[in-house]
Amino acid sequence: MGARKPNISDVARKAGVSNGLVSFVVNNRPGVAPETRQRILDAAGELGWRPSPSARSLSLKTSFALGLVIRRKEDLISADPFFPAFIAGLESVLASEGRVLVLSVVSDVAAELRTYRTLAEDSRVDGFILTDLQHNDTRFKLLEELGVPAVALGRPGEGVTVPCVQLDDTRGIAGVVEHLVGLGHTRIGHVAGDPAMVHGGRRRESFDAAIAEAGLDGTLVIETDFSAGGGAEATRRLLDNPHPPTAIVYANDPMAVAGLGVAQRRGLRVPDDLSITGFDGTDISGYVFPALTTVTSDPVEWGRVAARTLLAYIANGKADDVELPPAALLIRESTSPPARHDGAFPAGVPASARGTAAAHK
Amino acid sequence: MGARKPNISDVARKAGVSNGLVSFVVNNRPGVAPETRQRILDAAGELGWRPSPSARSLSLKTSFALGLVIRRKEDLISADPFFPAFIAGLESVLASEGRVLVLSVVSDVAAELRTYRTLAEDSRVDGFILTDLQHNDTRFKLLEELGVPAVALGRPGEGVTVPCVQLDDTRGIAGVVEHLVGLGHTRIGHVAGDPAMVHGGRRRESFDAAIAEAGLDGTLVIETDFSAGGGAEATRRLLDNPHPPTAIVYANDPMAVAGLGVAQRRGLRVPDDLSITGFDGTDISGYVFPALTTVTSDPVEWGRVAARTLLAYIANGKADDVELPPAALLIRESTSPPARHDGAFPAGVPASARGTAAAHK
DNA sequence: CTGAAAGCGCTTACAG
DNA sequence: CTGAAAGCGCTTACAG
Repeated sequence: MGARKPNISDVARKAGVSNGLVSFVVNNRPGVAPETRQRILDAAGELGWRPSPSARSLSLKTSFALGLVIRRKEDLISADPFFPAFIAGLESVLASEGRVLVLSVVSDVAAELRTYRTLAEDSRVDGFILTDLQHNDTRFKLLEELGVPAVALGRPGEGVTVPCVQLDDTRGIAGVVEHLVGLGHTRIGHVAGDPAMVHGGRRRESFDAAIAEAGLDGTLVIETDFSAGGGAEATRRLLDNPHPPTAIVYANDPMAVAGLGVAQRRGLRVPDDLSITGFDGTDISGYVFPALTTVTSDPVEWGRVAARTLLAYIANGKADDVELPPAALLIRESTSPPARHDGAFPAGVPASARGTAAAHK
Repeated sequence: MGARKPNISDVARKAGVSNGLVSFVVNNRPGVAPETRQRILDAAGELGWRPSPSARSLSLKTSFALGLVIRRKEDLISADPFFPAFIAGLESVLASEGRVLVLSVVSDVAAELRTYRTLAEDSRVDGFILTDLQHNDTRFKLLEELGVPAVALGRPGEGVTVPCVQLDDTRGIAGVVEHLVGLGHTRIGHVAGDPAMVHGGRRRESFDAAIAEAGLDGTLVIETDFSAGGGAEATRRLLDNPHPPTAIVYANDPMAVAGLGVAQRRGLRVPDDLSITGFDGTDISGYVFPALTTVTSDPVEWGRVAARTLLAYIANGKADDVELPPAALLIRESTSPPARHDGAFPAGVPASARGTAAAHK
């Protein structure tokens, strides 16, 4: 109980060597006789000694921590189911490396930049994982100035040198549009995310491209902030169009769920009167009725790869960009051929009378 | 650029004092002449010096970090919108205290306990915030053994001495039941959370008590793991009852949303054929159709108070328990008087024909 | 009120 | 292959 924690000197004494040698051994440096090495390891094991992170941090000017700072407007703060899974992925590699994750959640840009600066200047983290990339993201300049390594989720713009881990959601959006076109839709709307954000912009561009490819009207696009509320509002505007879409592609699942709510509120049958697709494959998207056709990615794997990439970058001063398997179309119940194309909707018919595909027990 | 970071000696030299004095000043210790004190502060300011956390950590055996470890089964990992807001609350007090949050997300109990132990033994955190309390929670014994402070969210069982910050959700559940009883419901079901968890158990007990109070049948209760999938399954079983409930009280919002999906899939009109209530007041619960009647709490405030309590506990060795304002009933669209009481449901009628209360633009 | 010095627990040239 | 010692940047008795 009261026994003080062993230190490196205790181990050295027990093994009959100097502190330096113990340090060499635990840091896997070459040039230690195998038997000496083993003796030291045994001593450490018996004493239950592990090098103190604080002491190592002071000597090495390294914190053995990685930083993640998330900026969310207050009301959006719980909107994104991406992070818990992503963080679980980060964690799975950090834990085995004896590293730790320092997480910060802030609500405005000023606090965000201040947080990066403080964490870096105080050497509380050895590097950052950058999510929610913006176009002309000010963080890159700051981090370069601070001289701290980072890895970006998604491809930042020109002139940015940090390694990036990206997942091609272009093909997911294209797949969704092809799916809808294949079903016979000719008026397809898009509730886009925040155009200031890289993934918001890219999904929208992918949509535009796929629609142009299909030779369809590409004007049914409304930009939002990625929030459920924004998705609901955009859906209303799209449906208020005198010649409304028969299908809407949403840039994320929460907006699609909210859009579904709006459609149902108006008495539209989904998918008969309006097909809806989400993006991300969040848990809940499979439990609303009808279950949402969506595009799935693997945030846990994304976290793992991001952590590994950042650690490699920190260790070697360089790391290759990584391209994850592209997001995949998951067809469920919320998409079907359009009931009609003239934009005038028939009165709703109860779900029970609809012969839905899903026969749940 | 290349200028090395200033240290305490630079400041001391500039102010013409010893390192010790500088330390006294930045730590607000008494016994330093006011003008000396000011001179030192000025020097530090001009040099842009802040004491190094690593160095302080080594001297003080303190990490200036708080730990939060979240255990979630892989498939539940994105289910809980509580954490981002809660963490934002923690952050708001940690930042101003120069503290940092170390977050760990693990998927099983073994990894969880290992994480607490490692974080504590390596002095990577000064204390923990304990969420998702279990009955007979093994963490308390471990943390006591490790000698590290903690604060619990919710009231742990007997014999546990850590301070706790709790929010009375009993009244929220009671309020929901009273609301439903007031509407004329006599068969009210409950999709409960995990009975092994304190808040799951307590919400269920609150439900039982409120039902008994109303003199109703209390057998329509099914326990789940708090997941959307669990909520869907429980809803099916409840509705399969030969004499099904006309209202279902869910222990959280994701389950309620999933339950809504199940009801709609069966052609039930919500709320006419089945009233539904959620719990937590998550963003999305307001955007499904019909918008869910739910019970709201304030996770951001919860985070703030938890952080303050833990810091006080660490600083003073003791801290008072805190009781937050109770969760409040938020009546929206998913509850109404029961259409009929015999358990035989009429065929669904489209939402558009229903004269819903909410006239969205 | 102030200074000199040891100590926190490591790591790492530098000698042997 | 191994040991002695300085250094990382603070804090804190202990003397004055």
